[in-house]
This record gives sequence, structure tokens and C-alpha cells, in this order.
Amino acid sequence: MSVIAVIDFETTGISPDHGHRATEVAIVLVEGERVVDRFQSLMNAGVRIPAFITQLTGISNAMVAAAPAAGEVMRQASHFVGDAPLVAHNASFDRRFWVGELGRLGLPAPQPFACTMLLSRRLYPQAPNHKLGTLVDYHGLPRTGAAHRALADAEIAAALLVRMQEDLHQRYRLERVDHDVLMALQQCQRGNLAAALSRHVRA
DNA sequence: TGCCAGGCCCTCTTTAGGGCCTT
Repeated sequence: MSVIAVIDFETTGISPDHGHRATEVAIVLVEGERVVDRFQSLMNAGVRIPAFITQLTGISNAMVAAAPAAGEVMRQASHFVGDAPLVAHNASFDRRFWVGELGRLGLPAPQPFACTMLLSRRLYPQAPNHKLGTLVDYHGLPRTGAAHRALADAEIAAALLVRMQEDLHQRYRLERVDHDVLMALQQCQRGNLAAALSRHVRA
């Protein structure tokens, strides 16, 4: 059974192109409907954390100063993910930091990204909104830690992914819900889910 | 101190604009 890596970054801002850096990364490996492994670390990128980010995440300059260097952590994260495809909530954000931080080390970032926010918009258009915190309550998913910390958010995104896999399996009688199915669903037009998934339906 | 983005999606659209989502 294929493994999917669910990733979440905490950062100093929203744009690596403007010098913002990662402060924490967490990765949860999901196999089928089970979490089989976890990776989490603060990292020191040598930049100051704005006060409002500390207020949001609880991650302070002192915490990051005592953490391993960003390069060391990202090498470990890259090794941990390996060839597994990635999933994140609002993946365009985490993908930029994944590519940006690995790029600083001269490391490739070839993994395809699927996005639980885009998938949620497809699957649950009736949800109040598609923020991670809202979807936790909407689906009654367990909270495993403080929001806006990397591991807690990655665990929640992984639980959301499993819930989506279960719903896809039931709604569309899919043989298996792997990363290819998620990408097909993500890229299809709204209201056209069944057609997009037809080649994955059990005979 | 306050600001800095980008991809997706919807609609009073497509020769555009604005909301959502992430930190």
C-alpha cells in the first residue's frame, strides 16, 4: 500500500520570496487509514520571528535559537519523505517553503503536492468554510495539540485526509484512494467529480 | 510598524476583480 506524507510548516511569514523562513516542520506518514510514522522539529534559520507570529504559533526566538540549524532539519525531512507524494492544507503555501528551503541546500523537491483545502472545496461544498480549524469541528476530528504548531496541524490534516479517503471510497466505489486519485479530484472541475474519478471506479 | 504572495475559485467574468487560505 502506498504511503502519503502530510506536511505542515510554521514560518516567519507568508512569502519565501520576501525572506520569510520556516521555523518548524512536521510530517506525518499515512498508509491506508493509519498514521505509520511522524517527524517534527523546530529549526533555526537565523532570522527573527515577528511578534505577531509568536503570538499566533507560540514559537519564540528563544525556542528557535535552541533548535538545530534549518539545513540540518530539512535534510532530515527530505530523507524522511523520500519519494512519497505530499499532501498539505493549502498546499501552495507549504510547497513554496518545501521547495525554497530544500533549494537553499541544493536538494531537489520532486514530490507532487495534493491539497486538502482544494479537495475539501470539491467534496464538502456545504462546509461553513475550508479553514483547517473549521473542518476539524465540521467532521468531528480529534485535536491532538495546539493549533498553529506543525505536528498538531499535520496530524489534523492527516485525519482530514483519511476522512476524505473514506468518503471517496463510499461515494464513488473507488478501488483504492491513492495520491493519483487525489490529484485527479483536485484538478477536475467542480461538479464533475464522478466523471473525473470514473477510471478509478471498481469494475 | 506595517507591509510584503500566490494559486484557486466565483461571478454582477473572460479586455476583471475580489474572496479564500496558509504564516
